[in-house]
Amino acid sequence: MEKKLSIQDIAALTGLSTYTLRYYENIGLLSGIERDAKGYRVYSMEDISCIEFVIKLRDTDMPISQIKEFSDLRRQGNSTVIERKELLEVHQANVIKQMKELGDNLIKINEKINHYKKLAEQA
Amino acid sequence: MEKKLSIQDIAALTGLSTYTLRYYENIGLLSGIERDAKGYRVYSMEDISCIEFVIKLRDTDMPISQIKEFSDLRRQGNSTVIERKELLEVHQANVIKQMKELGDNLIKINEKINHYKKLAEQA
DNA sequence: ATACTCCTTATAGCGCACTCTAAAGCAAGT
DNA sequence: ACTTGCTTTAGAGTGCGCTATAAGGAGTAT
Repeated sequence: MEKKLSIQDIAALTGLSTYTLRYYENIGLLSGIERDAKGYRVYSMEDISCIEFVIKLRDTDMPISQIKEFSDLRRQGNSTVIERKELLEVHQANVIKQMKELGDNLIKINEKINHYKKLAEQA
Repeated sequence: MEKKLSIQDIAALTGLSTYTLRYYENIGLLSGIERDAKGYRVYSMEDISCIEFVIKLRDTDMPISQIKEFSDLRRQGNSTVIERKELLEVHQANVIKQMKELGDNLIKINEKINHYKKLAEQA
């Protein structure tokens, strides 16, 4: 008794537009999505978690080309688990670096705000 | 005895290309940059700190349109200090939010890595 | 039958932030 | 005098990640 979800449903659930959902499928970020008798896309629960993970990769600034690599590995099955792990570990390091750099820049922005506060007090 | 720096020097110092330096000036992110007798750009130390702060804003994903707003305020002088402070405070909140979201996504990526590690061990 | 609504595909267009090219000027070196 | 090497400008082109359009098909409502 699996729920069958339309592209509209998925758009509402994931926050991606229907355009983007088709685009992601076309370029190979998503695959194995069923079609009904009319040729309409039908999404499973597993598809949703797949999409949500793609969104997490994207939101941590993984380029689409690399998300595609990851998706291609997944499509190839269990033999690629180690490769997928390694790909994610590289990305993990990038995200940590990104956060550190954001933190450093945030400090500088804070300093500038404090500088302006002092200037404003003097006036 | 101020050092006078060429666009090449600034490119080397800031990591921006000479293209980007001219582009930033054209669109109003940078202003008040001197010219020598030949019409060549000559950068001051203050220009450098200005450029470096622009880079920090850019690297924290402030859109160029907003960096321009900030630069325009600066050009208007001391009367805009409070406005500049407020603009940066809004951005500060965005950066904090960004870091939080990165952290949340990082946790999910870590979970996936651990999942793959377990799968790999079983095999 | 006709209109409406949802979907499909292929392909074109957009916004952002650069990045490069073309044409020209000036100064030093050979 | 001429080449090299730096600069200038205006404007064209690039890459990414969507976003929109056009043309058409199937199912439901009137």
